[in-house]
Amino acid sequence: MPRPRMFDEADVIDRARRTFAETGFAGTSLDDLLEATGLARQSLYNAFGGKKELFMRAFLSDTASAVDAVTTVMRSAEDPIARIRTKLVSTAVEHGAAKAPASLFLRAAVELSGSDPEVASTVTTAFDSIRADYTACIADAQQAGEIEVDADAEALGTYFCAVIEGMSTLGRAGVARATLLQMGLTSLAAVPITPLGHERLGTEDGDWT
Amino acid sequence: MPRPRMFDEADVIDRARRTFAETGFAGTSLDDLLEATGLARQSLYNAFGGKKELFMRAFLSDTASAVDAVTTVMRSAEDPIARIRTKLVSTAVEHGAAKAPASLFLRAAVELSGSDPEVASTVTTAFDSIRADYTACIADAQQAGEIEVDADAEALGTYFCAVIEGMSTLGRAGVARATLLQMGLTSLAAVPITPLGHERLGTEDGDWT
DNA sequence: CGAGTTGTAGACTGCTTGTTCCAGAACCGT
DNA sequence: ACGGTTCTGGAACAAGCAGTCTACAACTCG
Repeated sequence: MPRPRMFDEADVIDRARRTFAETGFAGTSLDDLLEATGLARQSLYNAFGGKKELFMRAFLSDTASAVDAVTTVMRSAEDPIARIRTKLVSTAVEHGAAKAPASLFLRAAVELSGSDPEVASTVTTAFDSIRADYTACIADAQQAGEIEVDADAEALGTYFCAVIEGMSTLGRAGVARATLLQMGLTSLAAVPITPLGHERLGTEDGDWT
Repeated sequence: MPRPRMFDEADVIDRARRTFAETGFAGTSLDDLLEATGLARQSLYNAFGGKKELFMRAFLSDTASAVDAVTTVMRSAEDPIARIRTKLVSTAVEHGAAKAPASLFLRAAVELSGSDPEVASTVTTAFDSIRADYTACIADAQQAGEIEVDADAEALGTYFCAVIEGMSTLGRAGVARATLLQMGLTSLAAVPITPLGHERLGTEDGDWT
């Protein structure tokens, strides 16, 4: 019976996500959002409730896909160590572009974790999930004999969280792609790789200018 | 001849710095600043020019002291490797507190680097300086025979930038001190320490709850 | 085809924002 | 003590803000 919407909800959320990621929550006005999404004022309020609610939708969506991206790579069919290297490289490539699309997850974590409990708990949950994925991947590598069995898989998992978050932050701050890539590849040296692991990995890095 | 000021300029900047670090540039109103600094409206405009100018003063000051803190540790009399470990540990301790004071440098980098060229270039310059300090420290360690001479000192320097920035970001996002400390200590494993280095470092970590 | 429901568009409302203006108070060197 | 200069505090300002209200348009189902 009702008149059908002239917009796609998922598309609106995605545009809002990009806008919020670019200028932050406090720095984005409702008019900015209307322009970015093409919605009319009232449509936005009918469909989402308000600025904060739309932000949370965008933020949760971005967080979910960020977590998902890690999970997908960490459970792929590649060699366990190669999965982590893939993630490091892709992080450098994504966040090292000249006009790299900002990550709302990172922005919200820095801007709002301190003041908004819901954002804070979402960030914490996402972080735990990502950490577990890395840890599981390291454990896989240990079982495959690619990493020394007496290494602390969980410590390495949390460690890679820090490295990748650091790369994202620095990328946002303007650090070049090649520098980020160097960071990522250097971080792999903290992993005690067995002779078998080295053999399986082969010689690394292509040309990532 | 003129009436003397009733406030200390450096003190005002420091209070402004804390306020901006807590709530960001866009999220901090002039009234917030007046309350935090105790200044009257007109006094703030007379002395600093406006919100943006006061922010830049606070931002530049915070950046300078962040750089300085790194330089001080990296050129201290400690063993080169111990300097880096000290920096890692202190980062974990500072940013891992329950109500850790936020770093304006990090916030500004994430919030404004993308839109404000002056902030961006300041961040870049500071980053290069910090990176150089780490690199020089690694080179020191190589000369002292604590790190393998064929290691890439610059790669390790940039790498520690990423690790420490990642720890800061995650600390801000709510990660616990112990977890940050684990990240920091794990990151040291990426350094190819010589037998002599191991001997000099001795057995590590105290109790950092 | 028409009645009912929902989306849309834009004017509108308080409120907050950053900034300026103005009158008076406080201080210093003479 | 006084004149000149600066600081101070509050009122005033225009612009921008998130959110609301109302009239109209569009679509579906009976």
